[in-house]
Amino acid sequence: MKEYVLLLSDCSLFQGIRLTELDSMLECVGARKKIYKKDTYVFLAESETSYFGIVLSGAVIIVEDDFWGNRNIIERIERGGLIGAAFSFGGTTKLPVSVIATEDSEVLLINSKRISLTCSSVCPFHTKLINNLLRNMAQKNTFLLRKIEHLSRRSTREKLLSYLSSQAFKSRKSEKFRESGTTAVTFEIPFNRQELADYLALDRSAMSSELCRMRDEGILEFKKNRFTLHKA
Amino acid sequence: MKEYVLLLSDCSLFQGIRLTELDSMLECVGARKKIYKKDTYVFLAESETSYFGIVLSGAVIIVEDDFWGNRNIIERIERGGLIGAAFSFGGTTKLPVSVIATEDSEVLLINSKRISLTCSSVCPFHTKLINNLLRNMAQKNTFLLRKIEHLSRRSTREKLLSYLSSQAFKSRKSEKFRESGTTAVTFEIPFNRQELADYLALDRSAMSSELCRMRDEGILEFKKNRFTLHKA
DNA sequence: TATAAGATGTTGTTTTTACAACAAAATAGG
DNA sequence: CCTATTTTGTTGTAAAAACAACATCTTATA
Repeated sequence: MKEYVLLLSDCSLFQGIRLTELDSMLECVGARKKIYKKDTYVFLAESETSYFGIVLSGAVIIVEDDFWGNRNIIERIERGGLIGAAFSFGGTTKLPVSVIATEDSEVLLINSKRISLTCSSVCPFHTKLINNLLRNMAQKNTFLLRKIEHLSRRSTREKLLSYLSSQAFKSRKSEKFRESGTTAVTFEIPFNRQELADYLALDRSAMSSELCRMRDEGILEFKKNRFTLHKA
Repeated sequence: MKEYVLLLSDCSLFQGIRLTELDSMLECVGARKKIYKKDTYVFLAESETSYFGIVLSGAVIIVEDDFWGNRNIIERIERGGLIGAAFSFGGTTKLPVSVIATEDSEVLLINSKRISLTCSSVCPFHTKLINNLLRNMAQKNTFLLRKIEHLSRRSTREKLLSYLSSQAFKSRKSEKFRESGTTAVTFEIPFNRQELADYLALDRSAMSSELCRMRDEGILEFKKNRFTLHKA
């Protein structure tokens, strides 16, 4: 158990919980490590499970098969990420997605019922854990909502500006810029062009053209993944 | 207060809490009912509030309006649903969305601070309530993820099929159809054409054309908001 | 039932985007 | 430093979507 306790202490799920407490907590909620070979299912769509997982090593993909049998890869989750939490705590009886290991992976499985059903007075960490989960879900909701905001814009330019301005705002906030006196904000994005296009559901070349057009119009500047947005 | 306690006992937020307990709990958290006429704002974007709401009757939509008048309908929430919970419990100061009543509606407003501060260990219903909240957040999470899936599709047709097939799945599930022998699924959607276009970030007329084209190709049938999807 | 208001369908035009193919620049590795 | 590889930018064309304007169908109600 000890081997991955350090990794877990970085997870938002266990924020505010001491390493020593964490170990006994894992014991308390009956966490167990399981190994998945490459290309095997961690969770199978339509199956029922009350477990959620934390990826300890390797990586998994979340996939969904639609009405006609087309497969859509929703998300890739790596070391430290939660899988299936929204479903297990959402009381979803049948999983709408499958989770597949894309390489040999280790997953820590936790029964969500052991967390939500156990009386908080028995284990003093349960309250903390559930509050962390609640905050985690709320933050993820806000994150997803922001992505929806970007995706809902009708044009390439609007999508880009929606995304970039939110990133600019985020960096301003973290760098504690003053409101007044800033006519431009510089920040870095975590995507290259193709990834950004995929994130915003755009064509890469069309997006690239639009970026250059906006640069020519003096709206922004960029070099690689470092952008500068101009206010005026 | 008593008048809508019965309604609330149906709400997911108060699931597992007795009627008698619920009444005193509502008193404790200072819940108050407010009536909203059709097309009026329940919450206005950019405003600050520590309240979240429970829809007692009618229905509301969560919207994001941009500068040019494009409206994105993020979600439609009906009787029993929570509004603004992700923000109030996630600690968001300014609302990034507006909430509008789509028909005459009653909303029970509750100050989230009264819940998160008052009942940390004193109130015996606290654990139940937090667990219910967690489940609600998780479900919303799943919902938003699905919407992102729809919006990420590149073409009008793909967006429509993504949305409609998910609705088809949902209805199949609730009607407990057998896997074999079903070549078509009929279901109703909670949107008219304009609302569906707003939901999928599409132009109404273009969407209408695409729907008719798909009907001509035998992919689906529809009349008003009742759709039939064909597998073959 | 007649009428008005709203919802949905249709069509032609303009604008935008996707796509493809390639050029240029940046990067990594020997 | 050179070469191979990846990333980013550019351009023309085909396809798709937005837009506008109007026709048709529904619904509510006076």
